[in-house]
Amino acid sequence: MAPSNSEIAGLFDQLAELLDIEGENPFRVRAYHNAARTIRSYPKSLAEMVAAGEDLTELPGIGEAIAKKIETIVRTGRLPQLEQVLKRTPKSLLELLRIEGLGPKRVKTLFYLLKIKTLEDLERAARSGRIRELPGFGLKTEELILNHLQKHALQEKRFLRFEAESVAEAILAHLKGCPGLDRIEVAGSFRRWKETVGDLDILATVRDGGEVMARFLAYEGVEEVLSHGSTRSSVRLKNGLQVDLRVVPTESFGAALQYFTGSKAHNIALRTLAVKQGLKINEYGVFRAGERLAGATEEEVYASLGLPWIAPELREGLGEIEAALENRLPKLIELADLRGDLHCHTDATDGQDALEAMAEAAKALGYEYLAITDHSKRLTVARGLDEQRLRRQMEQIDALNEKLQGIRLLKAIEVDILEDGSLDLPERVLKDLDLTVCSVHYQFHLSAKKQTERILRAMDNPYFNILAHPTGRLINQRQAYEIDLERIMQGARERGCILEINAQPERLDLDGEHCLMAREIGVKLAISTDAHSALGLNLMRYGVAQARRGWLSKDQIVNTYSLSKLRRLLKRTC
DNA sequence: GCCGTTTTCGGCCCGACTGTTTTCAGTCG
Ligand SMILES: Nc1nc2c(ncn2[C@H]2C[C@H](O)[C@@H](COP(=O)(O)OP(=O)(O)OP(=O)(O)O)O2)c(=O)[nH]1
Ligand SMILES: [Mg+2]
Ligand SMILES: [Mg+2]
Ligand SMILES: [Zn+2]
Repeated sequence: MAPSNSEIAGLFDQLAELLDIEGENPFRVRAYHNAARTIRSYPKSLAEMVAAGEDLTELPGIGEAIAKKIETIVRTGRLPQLEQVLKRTPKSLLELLRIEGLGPKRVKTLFYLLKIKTLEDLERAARSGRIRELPGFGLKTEELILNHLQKHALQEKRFLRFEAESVAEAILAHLKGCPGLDRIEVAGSFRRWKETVGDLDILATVRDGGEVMARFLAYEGVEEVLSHGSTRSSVRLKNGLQVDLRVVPTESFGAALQYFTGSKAHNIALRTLAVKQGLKINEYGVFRAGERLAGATEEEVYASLGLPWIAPELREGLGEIEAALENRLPKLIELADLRGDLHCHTDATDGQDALEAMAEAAKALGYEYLAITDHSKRLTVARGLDEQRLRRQMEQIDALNEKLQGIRLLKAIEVDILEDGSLDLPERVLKDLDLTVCSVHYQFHLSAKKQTERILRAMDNPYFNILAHPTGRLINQRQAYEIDLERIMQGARERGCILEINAQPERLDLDGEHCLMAREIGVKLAISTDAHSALGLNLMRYGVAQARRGWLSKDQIVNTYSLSKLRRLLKRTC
């Protein structure tokens, strides 16, 4: 089985971290990390590119040496350089790196001077007081390590952005109205709309001193203060989430927001460009020979480098700065571009609200249309619809459409894809619908080849329109099933089928990286909430964000189309 | 290890906080 891009990337990240511990040139270490990032998000399979004899040094951050290593990985499944390093430096040291306060230098010291390889070794050494004796360590560090080992398991996981959102709102509410406070924004991965966040990064600006920092530390949700200074503090909340607050003067708002939004790779790329232009960027502004040129707004910061403002969702260090320089940033899709939602449930199956309530909610959102897609009969736990019940719902929708003003309900179904690739309802009823959303809801453990063929076979059905949550993953809960997404996307494009960006915060399926692939292939997508209540229709912004992270414009998203244009697209048969 | 209309060699982002240090290294953002 050919290695996936993310597996290849994982090998380079591992190599980088181990070399870092060994004290290798940090720029070489960074080069491996950079390559890993490029590889992980690259929209085409590197294994296939190698097989086709393509030149990998075309990719940013990949030169002769790394290209050769990738070829070796693809051909043999192994990276000999990594195996060499592992003979000297055990893999278990990477667990030690995860402990806060332990970086490559200290892990190296622990390993070389005390032969500490594992978390257990570390705990023993700390308990017997041997850590504090080491050069560069002390009593405080030893205590920090012991303290951390006790709760290590607890704080590994990243929070869903959606979960972090309400936490952020509470903290902002706590800080607002504080004397001296001017502006306050959530930055970091939260602002870039990553699906999960490692922490919350909050930026505040103050006019003169003020009490913002003290007020932050006094927040009732704070479990532990990890560090505090006059411009930056970090805390851990009772729920386990870390929060960083950065405070700068108001005239630095733009520069600080740019800095704190990141990503780290984007910042480094931007600052490197500045250096080339004889400028310096930090969180206080843009400077030429000590003179401050910009910093009040983000636009100003980017403009001082000759760049247009770059949307936070694009700031992942994946070529956005080069694109900005050449004026080929995409015009990203926006929430306001959407004219309807093509996947939702009612109380006929596992939804909470009735048809009419769903219609009213969609209308309130300014939509032109809403597709009603209850489950099909195989999904018995959701009381899925059989042909008869579906026909009855279709009649209800017809009647309701007579009555409704300003919103059109579409007759549809979320129909199960059966194991043999057939659909769970007969064509004689599917043909009378406006559209179908088709889903894999069982038999997740097929081989990639079988799962892919199952779905492609389903797409051969002329009434197949949209493939719902194409990978089936649930963030922090369930892996994606094995599938060849590139083939699925190509197959969908050829057949005139559509893939879904499911906006449920724990799904986000397709995700931003998949969207990059969809952009490359040119397959059409639908952004859908899969709402199980009227309120659930509001989560569209999560799906839009993934599309934006995938550099997508509205022309590739079918639910930005007018109803008549959409209908033409959905009609695969003449 | 990568990269280049300034360079094919010699650079590679920049600053805050902590603890251990006796002037700054390490880690983190
Ligand atoms: N210039 C610069 N900025 C950095 C560096 N590390 C972090 N930052 C900035 C950019 C990050 O987005 C921001 C917040 O740092 P975090 O560690 O919280 O990262 P981020 O929020 O991007 O991801 P996360 O989901 O928290 O893991 O700080 C760095 O090494 N250099
Ligand atoms: Mg963060
Ligand atoms: Mg942070
Ligand atoms: Zn659904």
